Amino acid sequence: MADRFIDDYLLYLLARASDGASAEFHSRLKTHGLQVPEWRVLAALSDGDGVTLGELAAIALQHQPTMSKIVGRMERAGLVIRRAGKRDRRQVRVFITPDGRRRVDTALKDAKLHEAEILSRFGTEDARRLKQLLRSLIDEQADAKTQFESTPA
Amino acid sequence: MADRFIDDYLLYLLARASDGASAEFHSRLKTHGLQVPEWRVLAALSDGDGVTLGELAAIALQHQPTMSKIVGRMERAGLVIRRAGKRDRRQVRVFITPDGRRRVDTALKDAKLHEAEILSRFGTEDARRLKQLLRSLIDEQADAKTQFESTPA
DNA sequence: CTTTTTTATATGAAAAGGAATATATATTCC
DNA sequence: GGAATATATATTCCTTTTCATATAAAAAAG
Repeated sequence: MADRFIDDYLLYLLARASDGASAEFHSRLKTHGLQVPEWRVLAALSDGDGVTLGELAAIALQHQPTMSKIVGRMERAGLVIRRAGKRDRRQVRVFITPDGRRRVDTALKDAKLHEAEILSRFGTEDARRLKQLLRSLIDEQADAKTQFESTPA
Repeated sequence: MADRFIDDYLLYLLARASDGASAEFHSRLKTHGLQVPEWRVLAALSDGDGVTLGELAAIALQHQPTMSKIVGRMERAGLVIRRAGKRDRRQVRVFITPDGRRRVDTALKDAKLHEAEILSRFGTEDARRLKQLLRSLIDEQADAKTQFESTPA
């Protein structure tokens, strides 16, 4: 665990931190009867209802065809519904159902609790700085992307 | 894009930053004829040869059965070889082949180049702080994990 | 030393994901 | 307005992952 390349490689540190933090929370998700992609979609819809499928894919860091399938499963499970866009009828807007809302609400509380746990054991000030740095890294990525016109996530 | 829950949620910021940074590099990997899991395994082996399959899974943030299959494919592709552990014959140690070494070397150069690009446009000082914070977040995760004896990635 | 339990890896069936493409609607250009 | 082009979502086919469990070796218990 000493001087391996990966231990100072930014992409690996990011992946490891993200993976570790998520794994902690994902085990709790089962308690709420939610799978990981379901959680991500519902969390996105929890404060932006009626989002198009494409936007949803971008928010949840998924490819569009994958999101099509996830939403299909969730619709069958009664967590969301699809409605054709009004102005643009190619679009599909995704809405959370009352049942979906109930389930995500308890999960959201748990997410906030879990985040507070991390922040407290990590240190509130460091956490604030970490979030700030992550946000600016994300912004830089967005800039670089529009400059070179590359592909979405 | 204003005051959504997820935009201040640590786990989402981590996932987004990691996903964005990786996506940038993964498009380059194709140039080297490597798939993402192959790259991760070879990068891990590049400075720690003869690693057991279980260790490899942990390093590459994959489940053990997944790593079994990845290594199987890579062995068929001639990038690595498996050898039974000497002391403990349940273990399988994975070694990189000369061909694997050649391929990962060019990819490694590119990874370092790409990281330098990110760091330069992000700011070297901020990058140093970001890495430091990520490392301590990872360490905290490890501590929390051993305390509660939860499951691996 | 034998039995029981634990640990490391592999495998099989089912589910999920990815790449390419189809379909339907919108937009643009003439 | 009509043809050509662009965009949003769905689907198909194929690969990969996941979950549960099998197998084999080591360690522990007796």
